[in-house]
Order: sequence, then C-alpha cells, then structure tokens
Amino acid sequence: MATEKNTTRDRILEATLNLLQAGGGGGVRMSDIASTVGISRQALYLHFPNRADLLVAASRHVDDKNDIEGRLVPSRTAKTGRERLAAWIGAFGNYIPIIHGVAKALLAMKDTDTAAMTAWNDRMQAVRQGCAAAVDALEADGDLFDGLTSEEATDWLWMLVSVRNWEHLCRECGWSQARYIEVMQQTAARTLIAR
Amino acid sequence: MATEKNTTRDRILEATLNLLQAGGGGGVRMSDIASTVGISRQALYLHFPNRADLLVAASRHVDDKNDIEGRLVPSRTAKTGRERLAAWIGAFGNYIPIIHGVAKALLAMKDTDTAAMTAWNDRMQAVRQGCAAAVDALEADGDLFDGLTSEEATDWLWMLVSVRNWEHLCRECGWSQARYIEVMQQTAARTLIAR
DNA sequence: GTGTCAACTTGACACTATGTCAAGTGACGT
DNA sequence: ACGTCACTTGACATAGTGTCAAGTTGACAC
Repeated sequence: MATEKNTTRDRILEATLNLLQAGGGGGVRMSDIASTVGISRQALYLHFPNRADLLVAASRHVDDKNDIEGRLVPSRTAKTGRERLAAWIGAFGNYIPIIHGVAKALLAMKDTDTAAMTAWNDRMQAVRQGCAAAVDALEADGDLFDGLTSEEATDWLWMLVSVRNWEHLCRECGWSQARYIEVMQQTAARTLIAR
Repeated sequence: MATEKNTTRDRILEATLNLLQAGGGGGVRMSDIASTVGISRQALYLHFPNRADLLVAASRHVDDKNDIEGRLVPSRTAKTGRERLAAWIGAFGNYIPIIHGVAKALLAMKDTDTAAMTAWNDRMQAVRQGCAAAVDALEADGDLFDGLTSEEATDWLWMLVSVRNWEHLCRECGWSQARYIEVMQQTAARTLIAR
C-alpha cells in the first residue's frame, strides 16, 4: 500500500502518524517524534520549518498512503442522489478514523497557529465540496427537502460529518464504526430528503 | 440581573468572561485578566489556584448570572414529548452563545489539563441529562423513531446540540441564531420522531 | 499609638515546549 | 585531499504558567 521510500523525511512522517494515532492526537512533541525516528530534535527542522508544517505534511502523507481518490469513486459514480448521499457519508465517515490523529492535532493548533488554521480550513473546504456535490445530486433528482436551501443543506451535512461529531459518538459514547455510518446515513436521509 | 458583589473575586470573574467573550475564547492569558482587573498577575493566584480552576469558576458564574434554571422551565413543563424536544433545543441552543467564550477556552484545555477535562465533562454530563429527558418524553408518548435505541437517540441529540456544532453553523457558516434554532429543532424532529 | 492581619505588590525563578544559531563530525563522491 | 550533505551537540531566546519570598498598605482592635 505505502511506497516505503524510507528517506528520513518519510520516516519522520510515519513516526509522526504512529505517535498521533497512538496518543489520540494529543501531546506529541517534536522531541518525541525525533527520538522515535532516532534522530536529534534539531534534525526535524532540517526537513520541516515548524510543527504546523510537519503536521500538514503528515496529513497529506495519509492521503497518499490511503488512496483517497479511490475511496470517492462509489460516491462519484452513484446513479441517484440518495445513493450518492449514502456513498459520500460512507466514504468520508470511514476515512475519519484513519486521519483522526493528525486531524485532532491540527484542530488543536488551529486556534493559536494561523498556518495550521489555513491548512485545516483548506482540507475542510474540500470536504464541503463533497457535501455540496451530494446535496446537488439530491436537488437534481428533486429529492431535496424544501425546508432548507441547498446552501443550508450543505452546511448542515458538513456539520454532521465533522471529525468532532465522529469523535463524540465513536470515542466518547462508544459507538461502533459500522453503527456510526448507519446512523449518519439514516439521519442525513431523514433530514435532507423530501418526504 | 447580576448581583454585582464587586469583591475582587467577582471582578476577576467578570473580567475573565468579558475577555473570553471579546477574544472568541482564544488566547486570553492570566496577565491579560490581571491587568484588566487592575491587579497583579500574582494576585490572581491568591483567588484561584490555577487557570483551569479560574475558567471553571467563570463558567459557574455565567450560570449564576443568567438564570440557567429559569431557562429550563419551558422544557420541563412541556405537555408532549415533541414540545419538550423543541423547548430543550431552544433553551440550550440559546444559552450556547452566552457560554461560548468560556466553553471554548475550557474545550481547548481539555486535551492537556485533566482538571479542565473533568470540569468540562461534568458540565456536559448535565447537558446529556437534558437530552435524555427529552428523548424519554418522546418515548413515553410512543413517538420515538424505532431505528434508534433511546440511548442512541440521547447520544445523537447530545451531539447535535454540541457547542462545536453551534460554532460551525453560526460562526463559520454565518447562520443567524434564530435560523440555527429552527433548523436544529426541525432536524431533531425529523430524525427522532417516528413517522 | 501600637500590633496584627489580610489583601495585594514586586521581583526573581523553575518549568515546558517551540524555534534559532553556531560549530563540529563523519561518510561519500570526485 | 576537498567539498558537501545529513546530521549532532549544546547554547540560547521566547512565551506562558505556576511558585516563592519579602515587602507595603490600610483597616480594625486594644
């Protein structure tokens, strides 16, 4: 799956991801990453100018490793709006646990670090595109609930599939991943599809 | 409304709330609070052992000032489950903007500071109680959608009314407070009430 | 007046984590 | 032999929290 390049840069990214995944996204320091890779803390700064850039690079690295494009094929090729909505929620919802570590770390930096904020916003804007596409497909079928504008429906779906909400249900409330996907699909259908 | 006690302690809490409200919950330092009150930074530690305790006290102070109990009366006295659900979402949803500053600051500390985490969890557990009461009322009327257990319905409603989701729609997407309440009520009704 | 107590001030310091700077080492290619 | 690249070592700046010790000030008691 991964094209293990084994350069120091890639080893740094791998170590970062492992630590973030293990530590639940919190409290991973530059020195932790360095010692895991087996290099000095300062050597990290030869590869990444700062912590925010390292985290952003790590999040792109996850996408590369996990065939983000392939995951979206079922959503893009869905025949109906309803199918597209379910496929989108399935695809993105199942991707969340994979990026969760990095996402949480970036999310935590968002409030203090402007670089981290822009990077996170960029990524989230892409998610909004996915939501908009699903809403548009529903609307094209005449299936969109008329109590919401398509803009509102997009914002709402974007909120529904947020990392925070996944964290809430799957981590804090102990839901299984499968049940999370089921309920989110059901919820979205009941709220967004006209009766 | 507030019983302006004007002790140093109260002036600290007021200043903290004002700064958090103004600064959007981020980047308020102990020294900022001290200089706003007009005392030395060290004097803060004569009243509160640390930043987490100060924030927690500030959040309790908000409750005292804003008649949290009174706000819940319409929800508790609702005649039907449907009414109770709408009243609860209205009451809590309209309280979020008031506590938002403090909530965000506490939320940011949650990942690093265990004291902040327990305090926040306590408060959120109370919110879950409110959600559970609304779900129970629906169930008592036989109106609860049978695709969800009552536990699941509670978790889901708890997620729906989270501070993060309010932030997402009202701050990031620019929804009005009134529209936020409307759509959340609609969403909850469509998802939780049997057809 | 004198004593004392509480609230507050001033200033120094420890700690943690990020990020910077400068000088040095060791392997590898030519 | 020479340079260069990737890395090391160690010192240092900065920001913010929290701690410690030694004052100051004002009110109240006697």
